[in-house]
Amino acid sequence: MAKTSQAAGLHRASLDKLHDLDAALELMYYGWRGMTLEADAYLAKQGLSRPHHRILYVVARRPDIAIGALLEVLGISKQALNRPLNLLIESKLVTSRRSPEQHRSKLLRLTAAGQRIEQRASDHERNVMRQAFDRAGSSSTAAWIAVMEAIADHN
Amino acid sequence: MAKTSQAAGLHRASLDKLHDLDAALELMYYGWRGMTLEADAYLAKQGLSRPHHRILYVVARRPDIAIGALLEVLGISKQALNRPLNLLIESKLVTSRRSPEQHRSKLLRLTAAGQRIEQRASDHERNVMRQAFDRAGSSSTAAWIAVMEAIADHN
DNA sequence: AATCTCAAGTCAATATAGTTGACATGAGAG
DNA sequence: CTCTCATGTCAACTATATTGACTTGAGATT
Repeated sequence: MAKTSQAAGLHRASLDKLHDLDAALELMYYGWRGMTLEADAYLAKQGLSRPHHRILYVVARRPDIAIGALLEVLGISKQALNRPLNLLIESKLVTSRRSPEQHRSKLLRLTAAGQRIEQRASDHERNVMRQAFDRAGSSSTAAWIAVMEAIADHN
Repeated sequence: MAKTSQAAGLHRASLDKLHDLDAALELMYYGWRGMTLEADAYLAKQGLSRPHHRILYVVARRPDIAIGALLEVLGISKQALNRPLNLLIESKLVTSRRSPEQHRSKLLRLTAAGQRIEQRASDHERNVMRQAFDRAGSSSTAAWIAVMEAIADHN
């Protein structure tokens, strides 16, 4: 459960660029790190980590999602989901109840405490993004979105 | 050593947005995935994975880097470096020799085979980026860089 | 020469994050 | 009464990382 994430030698290393786009590769790497660093530190203080956050994030945006649907969204196996989800349920951050009509599936929801933690963790990430967008200006924001969509939807 | 990375339920899940910037968080996530997906598949075919690529990438850009310096750049412990680096040396993708004047340190270099694999893996990533930049246009590229630098250098 | 320091290597234990395979349970549906 | 389906669970395995303790080999210091 990763403790307070120690040194985190986070200074973007200055490497020689062999290709034109090397800087872009490194920006993706350090960008991801920059966005998640504070959120991960916050989560670690709560005894949680990135997979727990992913679960909380999805359940917050799909209340009453069933286990199977959650597995699909997360793209992991049910065995991999098992531990982190059970921890969240035991810590009363997530509730699980059977569907009234479809008794086969379980419906997941965040408790108030779960919502609070999800919101705070995601806030750390959103704050990083907001500050970056503010600094770069609103037209840059639209351009950033266009580029990221092209990357995300590549093939 | 992650085999051929199976289904990869990679369709950007459509989640309700609770906040303005949720889309940006998801774009970072799927952007990282989009950039690394093909490179990871290529690396897996070579029996390698992301940590090996990181080592190859850094050594390619800092020939004759010492182990200690490499550890600093990568931000991991020497025990964590040990396995992947030894695999690369055993597979003759990386050479390690003692420094002529400073016999204490070892200097790392890529072999021709190591350079080839590093280049091909990184090419997969650069291709994704190049296509995205081409689609979005050159002014968008500059804006993307500005935003990513702000994110990476946050605090 | 004897010792101190420093880079690197190694051994062990642990945590986390994921996999596949096999099997159990409980509820609807036929 | 059985079949299917969603869920749950047990086991074994892989990979990536951690910390702590210790060794080795070479240079530098006293």
